[in-house]
Amino acid sequence: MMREGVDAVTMRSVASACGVTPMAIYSYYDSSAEMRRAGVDFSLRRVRTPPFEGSVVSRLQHWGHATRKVLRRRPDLAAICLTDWPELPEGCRVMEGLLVVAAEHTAESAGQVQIANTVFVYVLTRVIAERAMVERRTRPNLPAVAATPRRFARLVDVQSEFKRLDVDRDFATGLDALLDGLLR
Amino acid sequence: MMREGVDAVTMRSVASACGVTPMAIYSYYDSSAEMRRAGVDFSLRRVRTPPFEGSVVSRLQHWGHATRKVLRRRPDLAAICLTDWPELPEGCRVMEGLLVVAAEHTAESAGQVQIANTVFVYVLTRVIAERAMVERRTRPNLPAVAATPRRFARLVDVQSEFKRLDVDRDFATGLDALLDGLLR
DNA sequence: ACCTGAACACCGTTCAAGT
DNA sequence: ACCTGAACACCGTTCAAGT
Repeated sequence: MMREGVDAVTMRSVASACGVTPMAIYSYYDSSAEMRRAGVDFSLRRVRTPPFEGSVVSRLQHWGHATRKVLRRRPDLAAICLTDWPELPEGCRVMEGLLVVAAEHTAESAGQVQIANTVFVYVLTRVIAERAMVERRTRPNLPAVAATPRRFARLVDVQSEFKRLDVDRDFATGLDALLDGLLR
Repeated sequence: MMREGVDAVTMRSVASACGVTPMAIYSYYDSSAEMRRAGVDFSLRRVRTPPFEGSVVSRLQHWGHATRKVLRRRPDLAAICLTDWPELPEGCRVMEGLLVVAAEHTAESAGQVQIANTVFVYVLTRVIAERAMVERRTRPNLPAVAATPRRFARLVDVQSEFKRLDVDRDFATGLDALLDGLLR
């Protein structure tokens, strides 16, 4: 079975790593979920706030690319971030940074939240989706299509294209289009 | 702890529901992951293929809204779909449907894949992200901000706006912008 | 082919007890 | 406040055995 990523940090695994009994951890965290969150929060320190110079668009662009780079190798982190950032001090720090930039584009708080949140969610969900695409590449593929190719005419034709998807370019163009629409 | 959604369908839980020993299930599935996938595949039958009438844009739009409606209440399903659709017969069926529509826009298979995949991924990731936002609404919020409000000036200002995010409108405008950029 | 039963190596968490 | 130890209710999976 072999757990990986944050799934590998369990009460029992960190307890034994610390040379301590699992129950000792309850003195510091109320539950395994809270302990895991603390670990994610720590890792999130590698995510920087947007740069201070440049236009709003370019600052958000740079932040997006830089953040993607950091989270790419830990997509499980991105998933937890998506749901739990308000619980995480570092998550709030990142969101604060995005809001500061957004505030330069509009004075309305609703607009600021829409900009900051959309950009944050875009980067996080792209990282999650890209992970899925990359894993798809390395797997033997489409057993259902192999079994009954008649039902999947188009899929048979384009099957190999899925392995060639350019995630870097798609991320960039998607982000550009998003910022364009958001800050029109 | 209380598992929910697909996490609740475990070897042992379905075994006892079937009045059978956990080991009996290994006669049908090689692992718990495969059994879970079969369950997800079954649920996916509620996702329809795009309609046959209308422009390419409107057909993809309709599909997006309809699919979101189905998956909204089962976001855990969306997450598995994102990574495992090629393994799922029903996942392939849905992708085939999208490719058929995309083929009417361009003859190049690379372009077809980009359109079908982007739309599919958009809907799935939005469903996942929306779940996170909705859960955020019901939770007591931002403990880090409450502890040191000085560090989060903008977040303090706009905090309540996060609970007012209009996920329906954001989904629609995001999809429109995406299709616009994709099929320009 | 399909199923059982006992076992192993894991989880999180509670409870009572120690310092 | 911090930690232990035993216990409980879960997981998935292996192995040997039965029909």
